[in-house]
Amino acid sequence: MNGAVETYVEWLAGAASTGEIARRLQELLQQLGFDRYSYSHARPPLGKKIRSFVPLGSPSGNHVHEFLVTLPDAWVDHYLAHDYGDLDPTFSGAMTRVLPFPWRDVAGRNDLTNGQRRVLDEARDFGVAHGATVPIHGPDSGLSALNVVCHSGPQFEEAFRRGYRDLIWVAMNTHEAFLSLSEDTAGRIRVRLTDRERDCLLWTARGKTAWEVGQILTISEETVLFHLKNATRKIGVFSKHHAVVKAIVQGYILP
Amino acid sequence: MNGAVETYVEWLAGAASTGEIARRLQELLQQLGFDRYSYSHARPPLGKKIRSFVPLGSPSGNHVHEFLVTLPDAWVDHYLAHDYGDLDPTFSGAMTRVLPFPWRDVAGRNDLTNGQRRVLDEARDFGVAHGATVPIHGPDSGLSALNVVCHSGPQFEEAFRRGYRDLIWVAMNTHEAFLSLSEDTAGRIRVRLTDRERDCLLWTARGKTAWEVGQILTISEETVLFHLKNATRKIGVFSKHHAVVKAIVQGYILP
DNA sequence: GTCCCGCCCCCCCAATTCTGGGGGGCTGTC
DNA sequence: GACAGCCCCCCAGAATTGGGGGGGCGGGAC
Repeated sequence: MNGAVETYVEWLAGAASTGEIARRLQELLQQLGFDRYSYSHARPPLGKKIRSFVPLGSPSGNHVHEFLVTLPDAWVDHYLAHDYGDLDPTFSGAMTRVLPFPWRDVAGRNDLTNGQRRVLDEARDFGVAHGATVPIHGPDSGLSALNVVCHSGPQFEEAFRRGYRDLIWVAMNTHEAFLSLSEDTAGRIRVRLTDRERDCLLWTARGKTAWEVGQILTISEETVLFHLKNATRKIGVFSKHHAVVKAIVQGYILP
Repeated sequence: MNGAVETYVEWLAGAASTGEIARRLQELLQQLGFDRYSYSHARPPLGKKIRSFVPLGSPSGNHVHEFLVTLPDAWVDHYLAHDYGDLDPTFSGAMTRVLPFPWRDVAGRNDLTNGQRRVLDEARDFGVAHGATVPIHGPDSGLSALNVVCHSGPQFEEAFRRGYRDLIWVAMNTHEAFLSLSEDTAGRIRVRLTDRERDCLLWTARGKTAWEVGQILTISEETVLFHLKNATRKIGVFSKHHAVVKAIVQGYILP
C-alpha cells in the first residue's frame, strides 16, 4: 500500500503544532501528486468573520490556526479580502456531500449564481484551477474541507483518480489531529455522570421541563432537579442550558 | 487493491432497494473478515424521514428502513426493547470522533455510567463483543454509524487492522446510497434566523443568562429575551433549552 | 416619492420554572 | 461501615415563558 500515507498518519499522533502539520501535509500531498492545498473550516458563514490564517512557514508555536494553506498568497489575500468564504461554491458543495468531488463537477453545474461563477473564474486566473474538495463533516455539526490543487489538468486527473481514497484518509486524520491540538479539547476533563443524571440531561435537551422529565422517568420533579443540579455541578457550569450544551458537545448525551 | 470493495461501490450507484444493499453489504463485510454489522442513525439527517426497522431478509421492496442489521435478532430485540439507543456508548463515541474506533477503546474508558457499561456487557453476553464503530457524520447534521462485529477477538483485530480504511470507504458510500433511496420529505425546513437571534442563542449556549447576554451585546435584557422568544418560536420549540440544542444540532450556531 | 416589511430595540405583566442551598432515607457494593 | 447511586422534600430569590405594547431604520416594491 502507500507507505507515505501511513507514515504521515502515524506521525500525526505525536504532532505538536499545526505549523508542523501544515509542512508535513504539504510534503505528503506532493508525493500523492498534488501541488498545493488548503484546509479550512466552513461552518458557519453566519455570524463569524474569518479571523487569522497562517500560511505555511510562518512561526506557529502551539497556537491553533483556523487555516492551513499553501495556495498562492495572492489568491488567498484576494479570497479573504472579498469574503469569498460565503460565496465559494466548493464550500456549498462540501455542505451537501460526503465524498470528495473534483471542481469540474462544480463548474459544470448550471445553477451557479454569477458570484459563485466569478469565484471559480478568478481562482483560475490565479492559477487555482484543477483541484478537488474533500468534505470533512465533523462532530458537533462542524464542516471543514481539504482542497487539493494541481497546476495542470491531466496531472490532477491522474492524481485524483489514483488517490481519492487516500485523500479521505489523510483529510480525516489531519482533521482529528488538528482538533486534538485545539485548546478546547486539550483541557477537557471527562466527568463521571450517573445514569439518572444522563437521563435527566437527555430529556432536558429534548426540551422537557423538570416536571415533564419526572413524568417520563416516573420520578418526582424534585428528584429531576436534584439530578440536574448534580450534573450541572459535575460538568462545571452554572446553568442548565450550559450543562446540556456541554453534555452534547462532549458526547455525554445525544440530542 | 481490493476488488471486492470497488465492485460493491460501483454496484451501489444502481442499487434499487435498501434490502439489496443490506444483503450485498453483508457479503462484502464478510469478505473483509467481519461476521455481522449494523448500520443505524443516531440522529436522522434533517429533512429525511426514516421510518421503520427491518432486519435483513424480510421482504423489503422500496421501503426505507431505519436500520440495516445482521446482528443476532435476540440482541436487536433486547436493544430496541430497552431503548439502548440513548445509552449505547458506541454512539456517544461516534458523536465525538471522526475516525473508526474499536469497541475496546470504549470499554476502556473510565467515565462510563453503569447503564452504559451494562449495554456493553449485555452485548457481549449476546455474542456481540469484538467490534468497531465507523462514525458517519453526514451533511444536514446527521449522525449515523456502521458497526462491524466478529465472533472472535483475534479475527476482529486482524480484520480491523487490515480493513479499517476500507470500512470508511464502504460506510460513506453505503450511507450516500442509503440516503439517496430515502424519501426527501417536503425538503428540510431551514428557518431564517436574524443575526441578533443567532447572537443571543450563541451566548445562551455558552451559559450566559439573558442579562449577561445583554451586557455582552450592549442591549437590554428585555431585548435579549425578545430575540430569544422569536428564535425559539422560529425553531419550533417551546423552551430555550430546546432551542439552543436544536440551533447547535442543526448548525445555526457553533457551541 | 411613499409604503410596507423585516430587523432591531425597548418596555410591561402574570404565571411558571429554575437556582442553589438545606434536610432526609433506601438500596446496593466494596 | 463507608460510599455511591438514587429518591424525596422544603424554601427564597432569580430567571424564563408567553402574551401584550411601542418606535426607529433601511431596502425593495409600487
